[in-house]
Amino acid sequence: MLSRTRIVNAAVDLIEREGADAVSMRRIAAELGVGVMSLYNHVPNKSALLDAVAESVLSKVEFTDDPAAHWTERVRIQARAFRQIAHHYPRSTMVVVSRQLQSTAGILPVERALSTLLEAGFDGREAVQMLRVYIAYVVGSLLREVGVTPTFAPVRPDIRIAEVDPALFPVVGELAPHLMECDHDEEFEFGLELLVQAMTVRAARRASGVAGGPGAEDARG
Amino acid sequence: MLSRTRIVNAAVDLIEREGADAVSMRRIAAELGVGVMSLYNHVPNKSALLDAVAESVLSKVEFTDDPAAHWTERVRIQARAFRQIAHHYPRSTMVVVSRQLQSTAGILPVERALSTLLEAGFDGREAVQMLRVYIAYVVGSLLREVGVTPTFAPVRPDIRIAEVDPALFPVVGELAPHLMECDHDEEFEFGLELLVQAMTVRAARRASGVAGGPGAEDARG
DNA sequence: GCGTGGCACGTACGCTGTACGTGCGTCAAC
DNA sequence: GTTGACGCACGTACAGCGTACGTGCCACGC
Repeated sequence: MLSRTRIVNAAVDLIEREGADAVSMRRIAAELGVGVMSLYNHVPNKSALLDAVAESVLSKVEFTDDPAAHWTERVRIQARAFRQIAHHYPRSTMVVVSRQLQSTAGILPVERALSTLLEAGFDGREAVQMLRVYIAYVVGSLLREVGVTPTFAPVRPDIRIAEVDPALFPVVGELAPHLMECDHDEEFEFGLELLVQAMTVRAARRASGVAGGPGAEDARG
Repeated sequence: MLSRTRIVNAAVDLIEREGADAVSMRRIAAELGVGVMSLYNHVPNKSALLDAVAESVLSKVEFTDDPAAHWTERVRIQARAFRQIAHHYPRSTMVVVSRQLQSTAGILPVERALSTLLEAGFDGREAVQMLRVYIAYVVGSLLREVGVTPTFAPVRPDIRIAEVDPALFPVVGELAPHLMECDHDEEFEFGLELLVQAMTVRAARRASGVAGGPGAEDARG
C-alpha cells in the first residue's frame, strides 16, 4: 500500500544514493514499483514532496536535552545534533537549506534553543538575536561541509588552491597549506567555541548591568 | 552578436526578474532574440551557465579595502560588501550558495580577508579558521535573508509563528513578538559585532601569550 | 443491489536540455 | 579569383520531465 511516508522515505533514499538531481516523480514511482500518477494521491506535487523531505530530515534531529547541564554545554549539544543528521543525510541537507519551509517541523529546535538562551540570562530580544546568529553559523558551516563534498567521498577543491598564482594572491599562496587541509570536526568545534564564548561574554556583561544593543561601536579597537 | 557575457547577463536578469526556476535555455534565447542552440556556441551546458552566473555575481562584490582602517573595521566592511550584492541580486545569491564553484572568482575576497586577519595578529592556521567561521556566518545570514523572501516583497512567515500552539511551545509563544519582527540590517550587524568581538578577544589572548587551539574546553562556564 | 468515494493507473500535453546536421559569412592560401 | 576551412546561428529531433484528466477496480453504507 502506498502512503505519504513511504513516498517521502523513498525520495530521501534516492537523494542520498544518487543526488537531488536524480529525483523525479517517475524515478520515485519506479523505485516503489507503482505507477507515476499514484504518487499524486498522497502528495500534491513535486515541490510539496521536497518540502516533506526537508521536514522529514529535520525531524530526525535528536534532542537529548539535558536540563541539568550548563547552558553552554547545551548549546554545543544542540549544534552537534544538527550536524550529526546533516552528516547522516548530506545530500538531503542541501535540499533542507535550499527550500525555506514554513512548517512546525523546525519549531522544536527553536523552542529548545530559546529556552537554553533564556536560561543563560538573556532577555527575549537578545535570545532571539543570539538564536539567529547561532542558526546562521550552523547552517553556513553545514552548507560548506555538505556542499564541498558532492559525492561525499573524495576531497575535490584542494587542488584548486594549489594552482592559484602566488604573485596575484600572495597571502592565499602563503597560507595554502592551511587552506588545503580542513578537519571539519575541528573547524566546526572551533567556530562553535568562538560563538559560545562570545555568548558567555555577552551574558556576563548583561549580568553586570550593562544594558541593551550590540554596544560595540565603542569596542576597543 | 552573441557572446558569453551577454548570455550570462541575460541569465542574471531573468533570475532576478522571475526566479531561478524560470531559467531555461529556450527562455534565455528568447530573451536575447536568438535561437536556442546558438547559446551552446558560447556555453557548454546549462550547469556551466549557472556556474558562470554565480561567478559573475560574486565578482561584483566591491572591495573598497582601506589599509589604513583598523582590522576590525575592515572585517565589517568586507562582510557588508558581500551583503550588499546579495541584496542587489537576491535570487542569484541563492544559486551562488547552492552551487559549489571551484573557480578563482572567490579567491580575491579570501585574499583580502586573510590579509586582514593576519594583520589582526593571528597566525596562518588561526586566520584560516577565523575565515571559515566568518564565511559560515555571512553565508548563513544571507541565506536566511534572501531565502525568507522568495519574491523579496512581502513578509511571509510571520503568520506561521503566531499560530504556533503556546501549550506545546511555551517559549516560542512567549517570544513570538521578537520572533516575528526582524530588522535584517540590525540582525546582521548584531551578529557581525558578536563575531568581531569574539575575534578581538582571541587576538588579545594570543597577543598576551596564550597559545594554540580553541582552548576553551576549560572555558569558564 | 447500488451508489459513492478512495486509490492505482494509462494516456497525453507542453515543457525541458542538448546531440546532430545544415547553411551562411568571413578569412587564408594558392 | 577560386577554394577550402572555420566560426557561428539555427532547425530538427529525442528522451525525459511534471502533471491534468479520464478510467477502472474495490471496499463500504444504505
